Amino acid sequence: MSAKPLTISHLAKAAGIGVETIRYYQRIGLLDEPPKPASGYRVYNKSVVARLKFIQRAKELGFTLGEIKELLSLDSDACGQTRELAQRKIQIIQRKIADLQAMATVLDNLLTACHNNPAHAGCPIIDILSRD
Amino acid sequence: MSAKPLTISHLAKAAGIGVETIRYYQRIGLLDEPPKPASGYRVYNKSVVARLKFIQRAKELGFTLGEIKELLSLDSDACGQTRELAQRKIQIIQRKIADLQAMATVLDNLLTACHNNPAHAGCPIIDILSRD
DNA sequence: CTTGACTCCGTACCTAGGTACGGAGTTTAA
DNA sequence: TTAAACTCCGTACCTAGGTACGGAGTCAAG
Repeated sequence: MSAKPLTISHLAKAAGIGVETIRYYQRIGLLDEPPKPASGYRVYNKSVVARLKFIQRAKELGFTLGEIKELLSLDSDACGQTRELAQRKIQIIQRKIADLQAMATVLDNLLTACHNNPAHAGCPIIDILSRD
Repeated sequence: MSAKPLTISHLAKAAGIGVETIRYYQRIGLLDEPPKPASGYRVYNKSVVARLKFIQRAKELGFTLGEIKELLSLDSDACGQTRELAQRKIQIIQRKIADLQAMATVLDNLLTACHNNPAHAGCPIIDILSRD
């Protein structure tokens, strides 16, 4: 059944991104380049698909590629050195969750209010995220 | 006590952003320009401070300026037209919350594992956000 | 053993989201 | 009443994060 090798375009398709994006991530050090097999095409490990999907999701959550690199470094490093970083990341994440939760609540209230009173004027979604 | 007028630089300072950024938001229609008072400086309403803080926070949560404009349009529009939009936004937000919660859990586990076993190799943070 | 699809690598180009600059007018505090 | 500080507006420039292009090499199906 000789599974076909995971070349860059298959990797890109599997991860749902472009080939050029993968190369870009390699250039900025977010992704390792597999060794080039003496006159041939590079072959990727299946685990890279998950790494790329993680990167896409983390981007949607407002993390920069630099921050994502840090998050990924937490995944497999010796822990002693990264305890502090992990703790800081957790705090940032908790705040993001609280903000999103507040936004969802306001939107939910908005829907309820509309349902009860179609002439209702709107809810102060701004107030939630403008606190310091 | 003639409170000093909220000119653009005071607004910027109050919101913690730059004057040029405010002008940029006006250019792209994210923020209204107050009327220019016949040969003088524009004066802003205090409520604009909250709007600007909202924008900053929403950016950190991974929303683009275009999406933020939509979110803000939900705040004061007649509700009938925006019900569907609000529902879509809530779904997006709930997914972001779930993703962040999963990340926080993994980082927490990482800290616990480190505490119990300093030689531990790491946790699969990637797995959480690489699901489809 | 060739032809079409793919890869490699370097470089150029693009959009979003600002940031800086400069000249002309305005305001305000000494 | 003038000098410093601010505003206005237009235009130019910048970074992050890609996206496109082109030439030369490689692989694989017919």
